[in-house]
Amino acid sequence: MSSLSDSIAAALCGAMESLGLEMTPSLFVVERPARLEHGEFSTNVAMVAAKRFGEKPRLLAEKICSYLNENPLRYQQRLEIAGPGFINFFFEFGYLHDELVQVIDLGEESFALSQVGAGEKVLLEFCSANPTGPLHVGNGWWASYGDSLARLLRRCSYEVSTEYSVNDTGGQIRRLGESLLARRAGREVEEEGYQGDYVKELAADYSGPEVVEAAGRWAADKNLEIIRNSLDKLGIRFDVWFSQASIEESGAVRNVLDLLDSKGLIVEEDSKKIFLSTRFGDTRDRYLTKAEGDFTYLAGDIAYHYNKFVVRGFQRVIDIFGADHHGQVASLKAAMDAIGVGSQHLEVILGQMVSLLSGNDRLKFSKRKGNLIPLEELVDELGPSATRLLSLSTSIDRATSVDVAKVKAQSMDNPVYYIQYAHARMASIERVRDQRGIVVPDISEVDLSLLVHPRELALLREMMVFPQIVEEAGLERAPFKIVNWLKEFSGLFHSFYHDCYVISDGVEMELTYARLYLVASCKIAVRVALSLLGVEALEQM
RNA sequence: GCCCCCGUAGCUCAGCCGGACAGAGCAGCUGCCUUCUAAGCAGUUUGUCGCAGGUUCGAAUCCUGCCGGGGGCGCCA
Repeated sequence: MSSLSDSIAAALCGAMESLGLEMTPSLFVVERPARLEHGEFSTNVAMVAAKRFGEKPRLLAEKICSYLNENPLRYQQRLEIAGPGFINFFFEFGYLHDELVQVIDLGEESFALSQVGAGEKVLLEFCSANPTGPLHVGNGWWASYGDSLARLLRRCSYEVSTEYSVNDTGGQIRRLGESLLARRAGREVEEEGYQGDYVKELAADYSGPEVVEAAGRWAADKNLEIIRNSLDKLGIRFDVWFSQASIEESGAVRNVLDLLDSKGLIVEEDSKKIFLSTRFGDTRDRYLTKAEGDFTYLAGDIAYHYNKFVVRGFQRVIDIFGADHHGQVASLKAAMDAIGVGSQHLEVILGQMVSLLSGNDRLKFSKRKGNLIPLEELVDELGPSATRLLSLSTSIDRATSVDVAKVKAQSMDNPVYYIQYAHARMASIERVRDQRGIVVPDISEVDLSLLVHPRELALLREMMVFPQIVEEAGLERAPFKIVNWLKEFSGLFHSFYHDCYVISDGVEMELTYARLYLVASCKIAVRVALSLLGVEALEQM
């Protein structure tokens, strides 16, 4: 989508060049000022350049303006120099009407489609909760984030594969098996075991042998089924469910250790292998094998990431972990450098802790104690859309607290209804259009210049910004920026809906046509945004 | 001791690759349903942007130090 702000930036570079000063668009900004009095767009180029070339900012601004006045942009009305040296651009509304036509032409498929990803092959791993119990609300929080990020990255032309890593090996599974067998025998589960009631339920169904490993594997499979169902209810489906056991069984761990060894990066101590990760910036060296000869978690993880990058050929790997996995980041990155993959291709996003409140009680998570709120419980009460939007409303690197009781009782605390209601109103207008048999002429026959009401203009301005928001949210891995835009845009639509009737005896048919196109374009934008979040667009409420 | 995240209105949070008087929602108060859905709109109240320095024409935003909260620093996973 050709954006006016890009054209402005280009024109500014041209102006600078005519003054014999070289600037590139990345050095300055062209943005929408917070206040309308400051024009449709504004730039700090004169101030930036002034510093760079030792000129006076306002003087430079004047030179730039006189150039632009001689070589005006389309729809350019006037320029203004303000404050310490801002240049403010005022445009005729025609540029907004042109944008509207573009949105209609592009449609839902192509509007706000960015090319920044350039087809890069990305593996996005998230959720990956151990199959030792059902998902809790915290798991769902980051799962929604991961799923939306995948949608966002695809919109930005990354080639994304989503993956859930199933940790179906090691001590946790053994402990799960022990807990299961204890419950089946009617014993209490020991302190380190899994004490949740779901283990009792599983135990009642288990008819396999009295073998810890077998029981553990069986229970893990059952749990995985439950997890899959919970995610399904949230509309989250993974491209790949990757078994950690398969890595170990294939000998890949052994191979990657050999690789490190061949580079002289492993030393042995009491028959245990140690990876010299401090050579790659880690704070200490790390064990790769345990006393009994088993591989450590890190060894398996390195092999897993070798598989992601080298075996499967992903150019970029994004892992989304809980902040409690912070400690493993440095070692894993060190390993990526060591095996020649390059740690800069591995992005680890740490989701900060979500603490849940219920009234005044702070609920602490512990899967082993079993006193967590199951994700399904929340989804069943709120529905998938509300649950997703709630968790996507805040930045991932911020610890948040959510009052479950409040959210359940008072759904108005959840902005999903505000947003969905805006979409439902758009749909409602179109229903009335059809009921009354209004046939809208082709957009080229419609006089869009009738759209000059402040509410209409505000909608158009905000809609125009959306493609940049998508790109920014993608690059920053920040789906919540889509939510923020959507809240803002929905608010503008509600105001428009209230002040500007689309179909009414008091509205000229020509204006009705123009407004119907405006509504259609808004619907496109909102539907794209909702689809990026995985939130349902309701036709009526 | 070291590492990561955070500290903005009564509450939950935006704004943070420096920009023009600091924002939203909720809560409170006041208006608005004979026209496309009042799950809405309009108005109104609220701030030592944790503290102290520094860089800058300009700092909530960048740097340093402190204070406070959360998470990490296993041969666990």
